[in-house]
Amino acid sequence: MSQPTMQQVAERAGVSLALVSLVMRQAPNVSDYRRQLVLDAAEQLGYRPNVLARNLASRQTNTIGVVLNDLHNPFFAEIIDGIQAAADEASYRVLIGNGKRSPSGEAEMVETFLQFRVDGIITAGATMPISTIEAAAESTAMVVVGRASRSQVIDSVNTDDVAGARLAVGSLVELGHRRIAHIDGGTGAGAEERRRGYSQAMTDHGLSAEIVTAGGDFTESGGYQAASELLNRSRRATAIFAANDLSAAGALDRIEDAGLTVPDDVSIVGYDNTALAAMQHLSLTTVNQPRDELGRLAVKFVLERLREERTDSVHHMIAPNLVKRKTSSRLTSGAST
Amino acid sequence: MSQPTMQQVAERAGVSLALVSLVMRQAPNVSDYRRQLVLDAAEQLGYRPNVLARNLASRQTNTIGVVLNDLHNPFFAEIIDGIQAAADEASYRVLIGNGKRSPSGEAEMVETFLQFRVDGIITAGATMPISTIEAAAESTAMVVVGRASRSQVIDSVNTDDVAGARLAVGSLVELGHRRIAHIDGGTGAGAEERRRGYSQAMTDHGLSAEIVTAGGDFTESGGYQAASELLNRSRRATAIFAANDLSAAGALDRIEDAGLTVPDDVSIVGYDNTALAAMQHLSLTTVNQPRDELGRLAVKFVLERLREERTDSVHHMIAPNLVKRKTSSRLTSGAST
DNA sequence: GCAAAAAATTAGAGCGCTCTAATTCCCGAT
DNA sequence: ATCGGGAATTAGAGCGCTCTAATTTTTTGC
Repeated sequence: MSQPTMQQVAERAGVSLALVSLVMRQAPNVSDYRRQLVLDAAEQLGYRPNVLARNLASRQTNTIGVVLNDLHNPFFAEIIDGIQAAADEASYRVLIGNGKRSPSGEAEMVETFLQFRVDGIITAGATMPISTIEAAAESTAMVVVGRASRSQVIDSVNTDDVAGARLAVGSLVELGHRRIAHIDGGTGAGAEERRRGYSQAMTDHGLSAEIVTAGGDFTESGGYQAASELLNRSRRATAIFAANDLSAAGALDRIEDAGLTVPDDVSIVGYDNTALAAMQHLSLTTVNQPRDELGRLAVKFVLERLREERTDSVHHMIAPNLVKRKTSSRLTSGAST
Repeated sequence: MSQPTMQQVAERAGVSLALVSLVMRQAPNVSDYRRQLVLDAAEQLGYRPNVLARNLASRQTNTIGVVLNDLHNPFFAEIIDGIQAAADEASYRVLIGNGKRSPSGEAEMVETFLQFRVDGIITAGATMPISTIEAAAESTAMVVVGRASRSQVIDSVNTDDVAGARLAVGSLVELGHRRIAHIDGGTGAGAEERRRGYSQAMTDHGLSAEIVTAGGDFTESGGYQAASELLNRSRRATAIFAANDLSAAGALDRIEDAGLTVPDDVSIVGYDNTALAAMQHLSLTTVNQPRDELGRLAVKFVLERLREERTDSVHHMIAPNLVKRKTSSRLTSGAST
């Protein structure tokens, strides 16, 4: 399985090793004649550059590593799309590492990428300690997506979850709802901001007396349970804002199990606009995070660091938007208990 | 951002470069005294091995590259779990590349991995030409998951989709159904096998006269449309076997839109056992592919090649199993038209 | 106490490439 | 013809590591 080397290409083309290197790097100042000679020889030999050697010598890999907290979460997959698109444009390659949903898994992947000497690392939804990330930032450009940070050495890109939550609550208020409950996301990423946005929005609309929160954990069953809790209250909520789509789906199940109808009896708004929410079967009204942009910005920040256009850290917030579907509707008189 | 090298560690520890190398590779025959000296020096310097240099010298990367056809497909994410578990056991690292759902995207990722000189490549759900894969197999161990192949140079791991389809149909027959229609997956991966399995099973049960197929394309909307077609027939099917979960969900929507009930009026069985199917809201009866095993086997085959325990190719089929949930039930007398 | 065997350590030659500096080539200007 | 200067090409020194072979140190047997 040994591969042809530049040396062999050079010999076959009858030129120097250095010239082959120049051709491979698309350098200018190579005569068309020689260039063709080299290209032909490489073609015949089936030559393929050895990135390891190239990078060892040039001290850069032209690669960005992306550490995903959880490969299963479609949310991250869509961030990758943006990352990949932006990286392609800058002709950087993207390698993905799976954090296996654990801080140590993430840290291992960061270490692997560091050992591979990637030019930059983007972590999405990282749960590892911020100190681990900062330590890594000493050797490479680091950008964190989907996690609030004030660090001086790493950049971050986030959705403004407080604004997103306000958007959700606002839309329900506009539909006439007043008893709007919240199923929160516990300690999950962004859960706290969404909770805060909910409270703020309720207060702003003069509904602070109606604030009701049930504990969820970003899972379907968590949403189901939280909805149970909510339904058992004497003054039943007419609308529920869930911290993510999955728990919204769980809540919806629970409500229908109780013989109530969505959205006629209870309106539901989720968060994330996952593929799940878009399914006709659910058709969930939800808050959309511009994932593509999230990814693109992350790459932009990495490149800025690499090109040394900037040395101080940047923390960017993107505004989310609401996607109205079928689980939210105007409050009907019959909906209140 | 320049990192400490082995040379620096050696100087600080007061030993030779070679000794540091031995310690880093956990080689035996190093005295505890020196080993500690080296370890301490490395620790103090924050030394991190340079994988590029190491691999250049040792001609191996201890890395397996996984090319995913589509990062968004949760099916692939679960195969990765198996791959990663098996790779961890063998202390190989796993790097993931996204094929962006296109043959050229896949081919590019294969090329990238080849340039990184990974020890082996696993492609999941590849749509690129088999010739591309075979060409890559000349320089590294290649295993294909989720795609039938008879190649002499690459290994493959697959679910027996014919058997899976038979399982689905068989379960419906057992529930008393006779008019069982199929929503197929067009030209998608495994679609043909599932179609064949459906036909075979129907024939085996003496139901060849009841064979009805509607064209789908593995999407929700495709399933919706196909179900429309099926509902318009004079003799309505009492059960539908869809080629994947997504199209099963679409069919379910269409059936409910028509005022019919699942499973009372029509039973539905999907394929893949995705997270979607497991959701309470859908609770889809479906055919499960043992993804974890698929991934583990793929790694096993790569390792066998690397260890040169085997030179001829292997094509492995795994038996799927049926997961009964709420969308399939015994045929009731009222269900037939 | 000494030679031989075993264990520990090291020198040094690569691995396949990039990159700087030096060299050669070629063309127009003198 | 001759020279200057820019373009094209090349030599050669690394990049940070591994690995074989050689050397040095320690242990063992008698």
